[in-house]
Amino acid sequence: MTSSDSSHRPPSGPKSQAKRAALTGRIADVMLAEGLAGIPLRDLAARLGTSDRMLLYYFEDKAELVQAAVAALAGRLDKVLETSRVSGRRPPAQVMRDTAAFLALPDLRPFRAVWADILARGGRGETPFAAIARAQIEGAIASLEEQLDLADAAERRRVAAAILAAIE
Amino acid sequence: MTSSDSSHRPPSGPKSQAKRAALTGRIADVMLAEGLAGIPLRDLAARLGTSDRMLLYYFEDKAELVQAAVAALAGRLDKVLETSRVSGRRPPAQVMRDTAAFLALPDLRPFRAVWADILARGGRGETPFAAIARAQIEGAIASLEEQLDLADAAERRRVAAAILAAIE
DNA sequence: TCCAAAATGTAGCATATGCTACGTTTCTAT
DNA sequence: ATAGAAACGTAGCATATGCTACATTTTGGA
Repeated sequence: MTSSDSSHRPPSGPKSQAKRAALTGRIADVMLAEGLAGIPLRDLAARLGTSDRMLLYYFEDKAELVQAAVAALAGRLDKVLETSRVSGRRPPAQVMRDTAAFLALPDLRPFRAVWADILARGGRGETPFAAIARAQIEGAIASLEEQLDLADAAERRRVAAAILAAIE
Repeated sequence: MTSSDSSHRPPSGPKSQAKRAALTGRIADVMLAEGLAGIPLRDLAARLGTSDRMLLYYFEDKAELVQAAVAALAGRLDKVLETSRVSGRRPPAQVMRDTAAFLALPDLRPFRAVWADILARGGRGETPFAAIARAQIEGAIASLEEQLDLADAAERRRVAAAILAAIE
């Protein structure tokens, strides 16, 4: 009795991990549907049929929750990317066209909204979005680098960053 | 003494109107620079070297303040549009290309950010952004309608809305 | 000069929100 | 069956934020 929960560190058992993962997915769903990252924990919990108390039971704090949800979204995006990926290294202009075309897909509309929201908040220094934005940008650049047929690594990185900036 | 301000209706004198307009412009500047519409009144006031008390002295409430600032931004955009406007009515595809090219101008980047923010918040039902978003969309459609060389008015409106949706 | 209106400061209220303390119930392993 | 862990509820705190009440200072016209 009185396990003194204290609501600190989230549970670490495998069962809990699974529930946490399921929750993360549903949170990601809400983010895609409602396009918001600044939603109050109480509202978010209500949509999920639970309580803010439970969200903070499975996640350390709101920042970690958002990070997990965004990571889940990034994972989904990667999966779509896998299937529609043009394989092999190509010249910069080609990579840029392909990427722009991919991001223009109607299915990705909600992703774009969330991505834009994160970048906006991150650019404004809001925690935890600054860190998330950096990570997302880093990942995007890495993905672009892999597709470029440039010999010099530094050059690859420069061009990848340029492509990303142009597309944004 | 004790003018019983009560902080309700903003002042209506011509001097006050001028000061209010100047304030509105500076608020619009902050929005362009920081790209935010959800900034707390205290923070916004601090950036302007005044107090939240003063903002609510010149504006009825935060909603009106935001509306005024967005209106100011829309006015600036219109001015840019005037100078770079392609005159006369053109076929839909042409209008769409022109509009897309115009919106892609690098100078308009901050405007796009604010516009996107407003649409996102409006789509989510947040006040006062829902109303502002509707007004902005209405204005954009009207502007597009004027440039279309279609005879039927209903058809013009339909096509204008379609162009806007495609560009968004 | 004098006074009313405009402008501004200070303090605080009501609500929202992230988070915590503390309790009870439910499950699970022995 | 029972003890301990896990899961969950309830209440509340601390802070942030929009906004108001009240007081004071500043200003412009008579």
